[in-house]
Amino acid sequence: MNSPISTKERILAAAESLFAQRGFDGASLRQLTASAGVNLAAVNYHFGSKEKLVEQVFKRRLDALNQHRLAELAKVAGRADTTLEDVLAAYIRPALELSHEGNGSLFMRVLARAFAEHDDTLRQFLSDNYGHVMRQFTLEFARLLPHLAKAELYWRIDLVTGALTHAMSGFGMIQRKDNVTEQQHREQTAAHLIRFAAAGLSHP
Amino acid sequence: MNSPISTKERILAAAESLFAQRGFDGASLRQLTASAGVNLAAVNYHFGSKEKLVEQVFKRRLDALNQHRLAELAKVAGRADTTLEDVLAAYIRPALELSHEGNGSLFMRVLARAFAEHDDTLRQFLSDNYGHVMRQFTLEFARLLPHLAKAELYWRIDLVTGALTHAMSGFGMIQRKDNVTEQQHREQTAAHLIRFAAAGLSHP
DNA sequence: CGTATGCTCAAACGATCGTTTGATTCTGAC
DNA sequence: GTCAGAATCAAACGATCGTTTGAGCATACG
Repeated sequence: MNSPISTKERILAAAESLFAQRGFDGASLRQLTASAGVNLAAVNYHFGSKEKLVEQVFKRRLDALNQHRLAELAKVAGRADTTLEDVLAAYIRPALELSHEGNGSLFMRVLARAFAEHDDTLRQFLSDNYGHVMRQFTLEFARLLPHLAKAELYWRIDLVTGALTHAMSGFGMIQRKDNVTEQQHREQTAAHLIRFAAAGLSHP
Repeated sequence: MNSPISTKERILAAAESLFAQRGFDGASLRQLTASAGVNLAAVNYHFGSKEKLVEQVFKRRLDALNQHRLAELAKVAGRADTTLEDVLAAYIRPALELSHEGNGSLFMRVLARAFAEHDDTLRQFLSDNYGHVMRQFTLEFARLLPHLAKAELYWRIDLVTGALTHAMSGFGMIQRKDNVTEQQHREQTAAHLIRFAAAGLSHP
């Protein structure tokens, strides 16, 4: 390493931003390295290939996000006084906070893109890093919703995931107004998501 | 025209399939024309450019879908005995039926991809063809949920849209089991979606 | 028949892609 | 100071992209 910010990290940051804006195919290595201020060959030197770079972009954020989520879940899992909203908050809030710190807000778009692209190798990679966390949360949801058949619960969690992905990636028409801070908007989003998801999950 | 299936329609069908599989950037005109059994130059001759072809792929399905949705909405809108589930069915069922006829199932994936790609010109195009329908449905939702503030209603409709997009595009983990027909699976999906969305929309 | 028009075709265009090469510079241990 | 290894660089590689061209074929109308 030679600089306050290493070449590798500059590439990762620029990749996250460009992938979010133009997609994985749409963002070329020439745009990427130019925006990162590094040489074109640096990507293949440090990551091996463009595809490996994509995986690293995911891994960097997903590891932190999942760790954060599991830590929040551990605070409430198994307790007698835990509510559905508590578990949903453990799932939702880390994602919204990630999308607030640094320029990690772009990562949620990248994640949503990855869902849209049905690329099998990428989905496999996501399932490996994501499935573990989903299973933990599903177990806790099942504990709090004992009246639901397993198949029914899976259906509802799937639909909740869709709503979360949609909202977190900034797809929707809901945009932050000028008279609310980003912090306030994030709290509003979390509150709406949690109440909406709780109603959808627990309805009779 | 010269054949039972015109060159134009063969291109549109192949484009819908390939765009769903590989994305707009990922699908090349050479793959597309080869899969359609037409000459490479036929796309630019009949549509002008690849971008125009993308728009036509959308327009063909969206026109039919929106017309169908509005027809179903007209049957229940404004009536005293209309339920929230009725309106949701008018919104959801046409989409699920579209995703069942022919190989239109791929179109929902294409649509979800378009949501993920934040391409502004494409989003503008979608808003022009989609916004009109959304406004009609929003009016009816507002009538049936008079206790909700307008901002609150917008939030919830946005989240419902996310769940719908997710489920209709086949993102989720829920897959059709071998012992249920596709028709049954479609009915199950619609039923789950409608109940989930109704709970999320109308919770206190 | 002649010919105008709509369509299809193989071939080529310039541009851009991801990747590789080989030389050059930087860095730290001896 | 020397030298091995890591890192960066300009340049080029072959491949593939969307698009254009101009000749060839078909059908319909006078």
